[in-house]
Amino acid sequence: MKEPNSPDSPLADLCRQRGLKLTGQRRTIAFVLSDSDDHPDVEELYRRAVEVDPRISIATVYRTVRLFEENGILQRRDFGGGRARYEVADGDHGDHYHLIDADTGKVIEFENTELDSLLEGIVRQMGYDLVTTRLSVVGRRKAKTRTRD
Amino acid sequence: MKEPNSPDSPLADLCRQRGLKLTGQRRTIAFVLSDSDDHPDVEELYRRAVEVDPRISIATVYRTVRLFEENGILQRRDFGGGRARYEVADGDHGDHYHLIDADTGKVIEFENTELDSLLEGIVRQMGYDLVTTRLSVVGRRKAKTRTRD
DNA sequence: ATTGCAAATGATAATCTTTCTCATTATCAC
DNA sequence: GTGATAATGAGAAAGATTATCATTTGCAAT
Repeated sequence: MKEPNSPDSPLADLCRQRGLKLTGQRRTIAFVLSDSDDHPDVEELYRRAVEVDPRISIATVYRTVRLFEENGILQRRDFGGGRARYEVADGDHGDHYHLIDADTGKVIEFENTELDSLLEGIVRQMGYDLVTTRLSVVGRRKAKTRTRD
Repeated sequence: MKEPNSPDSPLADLCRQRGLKLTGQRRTIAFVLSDSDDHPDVEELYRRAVEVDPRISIATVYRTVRLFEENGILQRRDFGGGRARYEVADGDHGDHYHLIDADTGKVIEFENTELDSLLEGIVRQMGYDLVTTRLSVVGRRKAKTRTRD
């Protein structure tokens, strides 16, 4: 058993900060998410959560992921493929963006402050405050410059 | 009955250009799409298509929309809400982007050449050729400058 | 620490969107 | 016009997500 003061994951702390009841399952899912630096779908999150606590239900993963999204802890992404994928939400500063390899489907993250401020400016000029940016560029790997064969 | 030389919709022509068999249903769906300047989902497209030709099936709408997407005639969009939405694909020049009102869900289109070239450049620097850009910024209508109440 | 209550969970049914199946029909080249 | 081939319609099936409801749990007040 853990002692009451054992350190929680960053996301579990966020969860508490938002006034959400911190159940064992939420603690587990928060830990799994804090531990992930990719973009898992619910099925994959469930798989990882079960490794930590085998008596967790996939229904709870769906519920928790939705709850976390509503509270700005998670962001839902759609990279095609029919299932939603999730990642920890960015802070207030700069969002990050995704480049998707057209052939392999691989997701590559990138940041760009020039892009941040350009978008910010465009949206402001249209009379809005920017809340979130969802940007994925699909690209195809360039042929090498010295393609001779 | 239409004469064989009756003018087809721009999308129907595109359809023929791509070597796709131009059936009555595809002609209808192409017409409906050419006629739409919003972002209908399949259900909505089906509704509009039935007004033109009542004996069309929703399965065919699903099939056609997928076919058109695979052939670069349509682009699939995800604005949340669980269902895919479609719009006519942009030409080779500049993509267009979407601003989504956080409160109403309303979709506002915009273009920006500076954004076009910035993205192009970023992707190139990462070693890729840009294929498509999927960008939606979620924004909240700014409070008026003279908010006093 | 114990109690009580509101909220969360598990298991599964239900829903919703999209794809598949297969018998029938239509397209297009000849 | 004919025929081979592909497209369609109607409904079943699949896949992802949400709802249901009896049971369990977290947490605040005692």
